[in-house]
Amino acid sequence: MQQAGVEARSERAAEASETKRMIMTVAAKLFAERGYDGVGISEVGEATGFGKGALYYHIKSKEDLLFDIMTIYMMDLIAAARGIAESDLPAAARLSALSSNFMSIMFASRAEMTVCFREVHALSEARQKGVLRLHSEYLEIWDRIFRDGAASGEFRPMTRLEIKALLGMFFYSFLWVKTEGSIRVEAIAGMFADLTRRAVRSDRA
Amino acid sequence: MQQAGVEARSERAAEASETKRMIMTVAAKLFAERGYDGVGISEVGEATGFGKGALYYHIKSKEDLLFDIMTIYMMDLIAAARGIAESDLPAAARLSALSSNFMSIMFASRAEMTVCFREVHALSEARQKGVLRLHSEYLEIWDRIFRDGAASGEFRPMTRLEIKALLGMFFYSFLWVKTEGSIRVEAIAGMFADLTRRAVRSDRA
DNA sequence: AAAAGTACCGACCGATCGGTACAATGCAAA
DNA sequence: TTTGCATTGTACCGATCGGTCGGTACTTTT
Repeated sequence: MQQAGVEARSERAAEASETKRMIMTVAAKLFAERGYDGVGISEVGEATGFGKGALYYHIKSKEDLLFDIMTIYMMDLIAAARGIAESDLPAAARLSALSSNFMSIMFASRAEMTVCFREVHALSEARQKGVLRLHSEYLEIWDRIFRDGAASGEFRPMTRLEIKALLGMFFYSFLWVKTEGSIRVEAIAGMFADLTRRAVRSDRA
Repeated sequence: MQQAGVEARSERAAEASETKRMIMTVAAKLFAERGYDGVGISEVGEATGFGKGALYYHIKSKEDLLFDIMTIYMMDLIAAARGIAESDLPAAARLSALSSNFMSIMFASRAEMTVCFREVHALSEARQKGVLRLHSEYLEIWDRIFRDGAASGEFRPMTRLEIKALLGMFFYSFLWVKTEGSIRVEAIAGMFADLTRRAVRSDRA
């Protein structure tokens, strides 16, 4: 159980009380396992130890809960990526850093990320747009690095479609990637970055 | 829970009545739009023009309907890919052909493919395994081509993880790829194949 | 003509869905 | 001690869920 009496202070819209964070984490895990529509609210209640009444004291609706999970974790991802993209390292180094960052967040918040990319259809149309905009904000960050790389001659010029395709390789990864035994997160991130670098490096021999 | 063996009664999947084919097509579209658990059986009835009684005359259960959609289209994909993989073209040419084949099937049966890869979690555990086995059968076909390419020196040696990553690029594509105006299917297939070829080509200058 | 088979309908089943109403609890300020 | 608010459990709502049922109309077989 949770004695969250300390949380009385009013939070900024984007922030969430500790109790709500806990609910989001538990719900994300459930949603990732059996799908948003496959998990009932009372099940979320059981898993969090709350009755429905208490649950609805913390969340506005089931859909809001999903939406909040998606936006918060996408915003985390975007914020971290922006920091990397704005550094003045060479494009290839920033690409590696982006890959590492993606993979470490992915492993740390796998359920949330899965939900983020797999359950968009469960949202109302307006909210779908909101989440999709976050996705393309993230794409924009990668795009910028590829453009910088092309400008400096490190990379060949890439079309938008090519960048989307490559990013898809990352986005699909949380459906299957495991840290199997000795394979560490950094090794996987390195592999993805290497694959990407090979696909985009300039042709000049 | 699920007493019948997984294989036991999906065997005849290939021979489905025309009515059932129609139901599967309509249902796949619905499932792709709003998710398997987000679509009710009576809704499938409305969309097909059948009452629930008639619907259940043709399908065994809602889950069977989903499972049949997944297996039939995965088997189509696998069968076509096997034909390509067994040809005696160079590995790079077979890679291109595989990409074309994937994209044309993807565009022709987009809803079915989406469901195939996104709704696995909605299945019982036993059936999940069945579908996942089909996925890895498909992976096996690609894997063989990469191994052939490595043997002939066309490609560098690739790990299993790298191949999975690259295939993920394809699998994620139906979530965003569009044949926008003038961009034809073949052009997109070419782009994916090119990206892949660059990522895997051997390093010897 | 009788019987069997195919294709369909819509009412109905118990269970569960997301969500609400409200009383009870605990705790801090007064 | 009393007041007041944050927090919670329980009982409950109408709607919908997947699925079954008895029955109907039409065709094919015998």
